[in-house]
Amino acid sequence: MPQTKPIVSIENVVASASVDQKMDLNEITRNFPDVEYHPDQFPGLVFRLKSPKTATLIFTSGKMVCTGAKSEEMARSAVKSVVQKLRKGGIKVKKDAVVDIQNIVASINLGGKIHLEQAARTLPRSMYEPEQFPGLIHRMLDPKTVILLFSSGKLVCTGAKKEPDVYRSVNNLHSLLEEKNLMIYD
Amino acid sequence: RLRTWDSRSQVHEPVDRNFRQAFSELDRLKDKLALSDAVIEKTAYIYRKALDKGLVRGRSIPGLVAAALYAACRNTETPRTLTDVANGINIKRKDVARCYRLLLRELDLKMPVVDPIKGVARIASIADLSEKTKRKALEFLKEASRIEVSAGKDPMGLAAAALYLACVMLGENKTQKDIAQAAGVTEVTIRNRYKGLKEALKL
DNA sequence: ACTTTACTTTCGAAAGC
DNA sequence: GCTTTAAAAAGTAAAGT
Repeated sequence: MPQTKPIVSIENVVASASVDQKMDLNEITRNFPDVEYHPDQFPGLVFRLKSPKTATLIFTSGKMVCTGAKSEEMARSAVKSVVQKLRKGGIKVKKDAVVDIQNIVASINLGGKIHLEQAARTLPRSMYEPEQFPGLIHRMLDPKTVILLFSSGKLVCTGAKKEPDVYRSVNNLHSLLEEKNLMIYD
Repeated sequence: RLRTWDSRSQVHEPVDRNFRQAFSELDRLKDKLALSDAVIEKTAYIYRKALDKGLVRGRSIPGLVAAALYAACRNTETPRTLTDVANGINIKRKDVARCYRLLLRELDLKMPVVDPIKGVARIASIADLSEKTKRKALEFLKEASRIEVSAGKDPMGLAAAALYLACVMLGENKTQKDIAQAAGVTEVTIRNRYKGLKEALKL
């Protein structure tokens, strides 16, 4: 059993969504002065919400990408909120959006320091290049996530599609680090 | 010499053309970066593996040659930075780094962790530092890695700071700027690492 | 020297070059 | 591969006071 309970904080959730109908991005731009739309630069229109603080990309296909939410639920409600605002702003949207969570990013504190160099030698599928980045990059197979490890004992987990996968990844790694005596607790 | 290359150099199939093209690039680098035959040999070996795995498709040959060369340097503990290699072939460091990561992932290469000690000699010779200072810096770095103050830090920044610390301790008059330039890091980095080393080594 | 801003790494989707 | 979005980790860098 791990000696400490990791503190996990979900920092960002990326969700894709679709209202299954063509959208007129120029019309949205006219009705919503705050949106950003530069088709030369990028095909998506940026629709920002103050709360939850998110940015939703809207494409002419009716597909969307919502980023910045702090939870799966928050991402779903952000998309609902965007569709609601579009309707209030005179944009016809027939169906409600179908939302899929695509990625969850979390920061973690294991509560003890990590022997980074030794971890680099013992963890499979890992890369440690301090000349390029201070963290050790580890690819976990199940759940399929990528975890960045820092000597401070803090981590970043990304690639998960479900919140439980974040916790499973962290617990798997935490156990592995303790098994191999790569943790330092004070 | 360069058997990997010579063994097929007579045959004119596309793969060998690619290989020949890639290595005309490498010949220029050998002198520019003062590389040993062993490193060139290893580069050829790694590049051949990448070629066999089809990693070269749609990617820039110079980028992969640079990445294979950097991998060979790392593998043989030859102290050359990513920046050295990138500047040598005149490609962006970021592109070489991306190709290098690709090689590590796809070829399952395991590299030794860079030891800051490997950078001391070069910085010392460019900055014209004494043998005594060099020895002292080596001591500092050994102790630093033992107590893990080096984790996550740029090896060149650590080596530069250790040399600067040794200069201060032994009274060799060298500015942070001199050493920073020789190491290819900023004075700010030397200052930060210097501070960290002094505290960690209780000096 | 100090602060602020910004860039490095990881991830995924979107449409199109 | 690139373009755009957001977010954390810790290190390095550059600019402004």
